[in-house]
Amino acid sequence: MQTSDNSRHEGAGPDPLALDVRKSAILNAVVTEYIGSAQPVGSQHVMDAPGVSVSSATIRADMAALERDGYLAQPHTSAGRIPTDKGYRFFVDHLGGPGALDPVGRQQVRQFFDHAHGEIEMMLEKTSGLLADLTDCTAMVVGPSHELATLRSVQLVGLGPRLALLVVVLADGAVQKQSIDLAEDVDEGRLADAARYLAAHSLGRALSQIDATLVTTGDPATDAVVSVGVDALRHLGSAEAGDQLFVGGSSHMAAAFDAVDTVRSVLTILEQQLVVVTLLRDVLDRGLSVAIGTEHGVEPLASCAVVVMPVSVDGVVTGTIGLLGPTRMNYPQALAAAQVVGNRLGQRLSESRR
Amino acid sequence: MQTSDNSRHEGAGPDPLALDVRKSAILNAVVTEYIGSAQPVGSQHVMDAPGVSVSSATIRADMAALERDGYLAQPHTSAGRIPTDKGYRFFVDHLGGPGALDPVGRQQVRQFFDHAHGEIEMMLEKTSGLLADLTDCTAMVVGPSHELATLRSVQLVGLGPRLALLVVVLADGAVQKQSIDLAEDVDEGRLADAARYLAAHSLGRALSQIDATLVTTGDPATDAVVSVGVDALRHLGSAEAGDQLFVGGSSHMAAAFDAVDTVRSVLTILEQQLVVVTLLRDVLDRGLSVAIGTEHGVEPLASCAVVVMPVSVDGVVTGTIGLLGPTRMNYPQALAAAQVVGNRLGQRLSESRR
DNA sequence: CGTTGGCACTCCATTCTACTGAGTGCTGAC
DNA sequence: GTCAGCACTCAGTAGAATGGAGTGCCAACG
Repeated sequence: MQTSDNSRHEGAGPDPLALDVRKSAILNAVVTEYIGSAQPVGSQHVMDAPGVSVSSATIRADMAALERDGYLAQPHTSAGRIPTDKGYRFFVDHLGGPGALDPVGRQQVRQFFDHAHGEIEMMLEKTSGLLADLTDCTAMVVGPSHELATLRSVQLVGLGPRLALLVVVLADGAVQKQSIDLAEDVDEGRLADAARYLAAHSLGRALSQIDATLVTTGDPATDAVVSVGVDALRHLGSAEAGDQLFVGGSSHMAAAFDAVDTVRSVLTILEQQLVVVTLLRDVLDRGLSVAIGTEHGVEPLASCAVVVMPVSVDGVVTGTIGLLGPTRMNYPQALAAAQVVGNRLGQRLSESRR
Repeated sequence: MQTSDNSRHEGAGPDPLALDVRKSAILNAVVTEYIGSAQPVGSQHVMDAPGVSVSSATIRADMAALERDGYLAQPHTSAGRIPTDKGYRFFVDHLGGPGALDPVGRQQVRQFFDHAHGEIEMMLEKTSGLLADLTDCTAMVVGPSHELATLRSVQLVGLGPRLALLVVVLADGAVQKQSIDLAEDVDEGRLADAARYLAAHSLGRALSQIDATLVTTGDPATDAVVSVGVDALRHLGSAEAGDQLFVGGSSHMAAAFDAVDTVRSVLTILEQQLVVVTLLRDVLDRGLSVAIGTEHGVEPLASCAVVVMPVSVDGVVTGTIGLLGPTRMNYPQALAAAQVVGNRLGQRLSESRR
């Protein structure tokens, strides 16, 4: 029954990277074809594929074997084959290769980064749009974390009688703010004093390194302001304030599925920033660059695949970009786009902090 | 043929706020029913509606008249009637009333604003989520413009040899930044000097009131920095930097339509911030609070309706909230929700600047 | 032994038909 | 002006027939 020579009987054995060269070619053909057409592909079509020069009967036998091993599935008897998640996985890992961006896309990327200007948030937002355009997927960009960036400026601005704003500038150009409720009226002079002490206490450090040590200025009223200031700084450094997410091209999800229910559930997920960020981080932490179907734990995205790519700023991974598409997305293209854009973005961010 | 006593013959005459009391009741019933069921409604169903106590035959005659006058339409012969845009318009203007939020929603709003905290952007973002939840529509929130807010702080922070960041704090708590490329290396002292002069030039004014008058400090190098600083300030005051848009609940659009194409085109529009902001502003400028179907000029949204509501901070209209749904959205509910949330949001924003 | 052409079989998709039933428009009577 | 009655229309559903793409199996071939 089993025709291949790398012996393994029926059932889905562990076969780590087995598969006959011809079976690989056939799987490759099926995946490629299906990505393009979204239609089950039959043995006839596979015959035309390069690297496969056997009759359709032989292909059928191999496809049956591939189905037994879990790489392919049949929507119903006497239909063509569709890749399973495992099939896509093999395709991504052993076939398909890295793929290259088409010249048009390459040009688009170049142009984008040549003309990219303005503040970081704007750029990340636009980057998500670019990625979405390039890949016909939904793009997710998680802004670089500011954990390691050191404080360049700390300022307290009075906004009302008992209200002030703590404004912090980090070395990477990020500006964060935190409103502060004061126990009693504080005049500008005292605010400025407090800000000076806060600065002395924190400048040059990262937000996460601010300790709660009290600074004594000699004046108890000022001390009180400094104290809430320190609290505010530590709050900014905590996880709550971090991780901006930019999602672009969510409309592509409506083009990817024809079941409107699927679209809705996917969009619902995309609206939950925390879920998305966690998902991307999880995948990355597991050392993957692609998560297919149920490989990530988010059930409503079972018919989706995620491509993730770290963004390194000055050699340190701080940001993430992700692509979300149907499991039958164009993996080589998505990987190539994510890689190129990720690199350029990292470069760009590194430059801008010199 | 025409049964009503307020004489007007066939054809879609101007009839500004005509319509027989019974015809109104029938139209009301059709719209209400259709909003709930999304199914064409027939004369039988209208019979059950309150305020209509005539036989189905009479209702049929009236519905035929309503169709002739353009308030109703038939998907095909011998189907029930569906409201046209004109029908919805009449419903919104003369029927349906303001509507009230259900107690659950009211509770939700109260709870939200009681617990709302954190920075303004976060709050606006969450407000869009709240509105979307309340109405099953997609919610759009345009942040209050900072045109009128006066400058409370101007600061220049050096980030690199020839790179600085202009950080501006406005009286309403908004923080804006703009990176500045310097022609030559500038040390911290000179930056501080320049910032001081900038502050003297601009503090207490609104961003839009910054004029290009050069400030002479006596030192040409400092003057150069001040000059780019002024440019940057004016840039921040220009339209480009304004109008943050927060969109929440776009997944509801996938539930509203069963044609996946419609969903895609609507989502595509929602991704274009400028289009959305312009749309909302347009509708508001025309003095409308509801724009139905083609009343706003955006063709891909022809099957959608928009509800807009201004947000007043200290009595001045500065922000906008909008709801986007299918033309058969629940107008009374949407209007009520928009009104309540708009008011509370305005109050909240007014408070926070005291 | 792997490969191949042939063949019977399966079953989705399409088409056609018939039928149902919700809904209409009309008409004549009250 | 309203209403009951009636003939008519037509989307939607269900069932039967058809076509065709695709499969699995097998016997034969090099």
